[in-house]
Amino acid sequence: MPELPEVETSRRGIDPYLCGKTVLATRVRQPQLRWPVSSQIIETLAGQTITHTGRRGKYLLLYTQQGCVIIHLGMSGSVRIVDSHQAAGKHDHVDIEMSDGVILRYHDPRRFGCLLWSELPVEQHGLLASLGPEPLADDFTGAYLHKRSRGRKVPIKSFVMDSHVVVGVGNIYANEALFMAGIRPQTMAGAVSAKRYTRLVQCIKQVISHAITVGGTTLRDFVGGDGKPGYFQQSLLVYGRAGQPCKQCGTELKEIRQSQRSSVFCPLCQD
DNA sequence: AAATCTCCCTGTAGGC
DNA sequence: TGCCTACAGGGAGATT
Repeated sequence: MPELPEVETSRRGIDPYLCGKTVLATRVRQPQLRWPVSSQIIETLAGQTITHTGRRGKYLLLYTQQGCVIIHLGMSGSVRIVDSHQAAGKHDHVDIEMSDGVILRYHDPRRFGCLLWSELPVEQHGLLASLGPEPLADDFTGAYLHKRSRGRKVPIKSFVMDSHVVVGVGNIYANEALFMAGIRPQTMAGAVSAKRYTRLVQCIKQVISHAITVGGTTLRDFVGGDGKPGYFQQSLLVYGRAGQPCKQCGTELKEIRQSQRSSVFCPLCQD
């Protein structure tokens, strides 16, 4: 499941192959993604030059002079750089081919992702306009979370996973960060102190920046290959470890369901 | 406004 | 071995 670190790693991987290149053709084999890929994007993109790439939360952005391609990888999506000799596989839904033959290939078995065209400024696009701060940015602080959470009865885990509060904290990192901060996922967001939010923000920044570092070394196969990410093999403290002993105290980790998502926590280390 | 529920999709894991 | 079902999850949009 691509979380923010994987999207950022993907962006860095494809960036040098796309910047300054002109789009020759776009091929859409399967338009039925999270939202249908507009057939209009094919003619819109043709002849346009990619000026730079960007990212907002888990949205990957390809800028041109006229607009921006917004790509979301959903939970099974990936992008990689191939050439025209590599046959498209079953779930290779979109190719964006540059005039030098380099192809950006969008792959997404479960089709939870999307690929959209937006006018500039893309920040005003409906999907991006009301997003919260970037987790690694300076404006994401304990004080900010504390202020935003006052009066909120939602569990803290749902709160930090809300992209209107902060972007890019998916289920895995929410579980990990709450463990690191010693906070139970079911704690009401409005009942958590400023001090504990400061700790939680430190943990979120730490786990995400570490994952970007690890992703940079393991998710490197952007040219050719199968583009499969590998960094989920990194040692996780709680996610996916229900029933196993806590790495900190040995207590059996518990699992609960919150908003149709699994939460794993240590009953001793988190309160 | 805030909280909760539903839905999109298919690969994988578990049961028999 | 193979078939069947349950489950996983990001997040927008609908519903309560």
